[in-house]
Amino acid sequence: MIPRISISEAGCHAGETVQIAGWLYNLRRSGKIAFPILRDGSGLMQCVAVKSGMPEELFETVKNLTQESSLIVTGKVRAEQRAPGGYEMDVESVEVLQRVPESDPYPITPKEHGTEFLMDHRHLWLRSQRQHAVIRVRHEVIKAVRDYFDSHGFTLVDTPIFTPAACEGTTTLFEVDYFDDNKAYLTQSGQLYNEATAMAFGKVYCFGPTFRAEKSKTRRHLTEFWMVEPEMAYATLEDVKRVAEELIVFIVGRVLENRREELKRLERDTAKLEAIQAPFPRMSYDDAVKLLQSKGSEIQWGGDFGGTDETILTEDQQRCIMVDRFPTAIKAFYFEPDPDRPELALGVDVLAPEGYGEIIGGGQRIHNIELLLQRIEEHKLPKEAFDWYIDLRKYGSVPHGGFGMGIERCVAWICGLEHIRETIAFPRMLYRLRP
RNA sequence: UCCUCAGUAGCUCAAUGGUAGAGCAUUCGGCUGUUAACCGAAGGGUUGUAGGUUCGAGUCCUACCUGAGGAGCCA
Repeated sequence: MIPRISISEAGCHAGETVQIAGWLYNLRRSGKIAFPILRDGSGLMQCVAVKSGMPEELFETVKNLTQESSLIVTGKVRAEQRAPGGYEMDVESVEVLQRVPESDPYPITPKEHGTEFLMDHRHLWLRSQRQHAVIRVRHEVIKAVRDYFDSHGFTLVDTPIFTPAACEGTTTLFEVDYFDDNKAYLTQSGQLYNEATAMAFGKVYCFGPTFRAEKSKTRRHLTEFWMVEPEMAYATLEDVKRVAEELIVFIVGRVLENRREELKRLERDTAKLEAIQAPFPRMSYDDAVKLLQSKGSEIQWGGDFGGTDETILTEDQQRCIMVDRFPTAIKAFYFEPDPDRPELALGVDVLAPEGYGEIIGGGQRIHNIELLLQRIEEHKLPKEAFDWYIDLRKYGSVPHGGFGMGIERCVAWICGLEHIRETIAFPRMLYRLRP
């Protein structure tokens, strides 16, 4: 029985005859020698077929293979300097499972393609090397997120996708017409539920998809994205900032540790990632506005940062920066006010460097029931819908806080991508539902 | 929703208002070490759609469709 190996482990099988099951990535050939390059998801393997060294029929089969045909190749692995990856396989036999017909060839060629074409063929685009690198970094980021929280006393408690009301009144919701009594919406944050589970478990996090029906059409937006949200009982704004900082440093460290190859393929300047170390520079909203104004921004105190404002704030920084204490008026109803200056909310945004913008938003939540009721009224929110949320302030209310981190924005930053759409297998955006 | 830009061969792109072209892909031929292989040949088009201006429109004008980037909003 000939062992079946994956290309990534070819180095351990030099000199052995093995089988690789994969797809034809590319084929170069001359009259009497052919170099089919095989991919199997774990890597690329250049194979060699020499006409004089094999039956005529086999050479013809190899010579006429088409891109992305599925095949199982048997052959001997050999160290070879000239081959990409350093190993090469001498073809002994080939089993073609499905041959892509010439009449309808694989659409994504090794040459350049435009965004629209690639997005329309996203189901095939995922087979390319660059996409593998991005998706593997995403995998590493998610694994690091889970490992961080799991090893710091957090319990994973996932929150519902169907929700009866808005978590925050402002953003647009996707309505679901199914439930008899009430309109239901797709979640835009698990936070309110997180506050309930944090009062049950102390430290919790949820991790799942989030839906925002914003008419945002920029390189930083998806309508469906994944967010991790930790929430901690007995936590203050300072605790939230410390965890956010630790988490990011941990994630970046893990990617640098385990995904060097992928970062290299993406031509990411890893020195910029090496610089992501604690402590992150802290800045108050007040100071941020002053700094922005001194650099020519139009921003006024009381306004929110625009995309270019975020870039200006981070352009001189090597690390992520943490901006806190925003005007209450521009923040959601649940933020705890600064006891010294009640017009400020104890919220924090973490901005990634190199213009990648906000990757984390969070803060300390209101724990006083009177204040919460007042805010619900000020924001004209339906009090009945928040009965259970108000209950949390009746039965053992404590200071608490947490944040949300957008996985795709984080991955886009770590990979150095121009657009967030490559960080998820099948992006959902304004005007993009297929494939 | 608004602003800007774009739409020509399967793909990436050319074409002063005057015969619609190249590279890649595909097919055929050549090549025993190729590295997005190379060399030769062939096939491949209602120029996004509908109107308009003009002797003549891929090119100019109007509307619409599709896509891209940005604004507001957000992670």
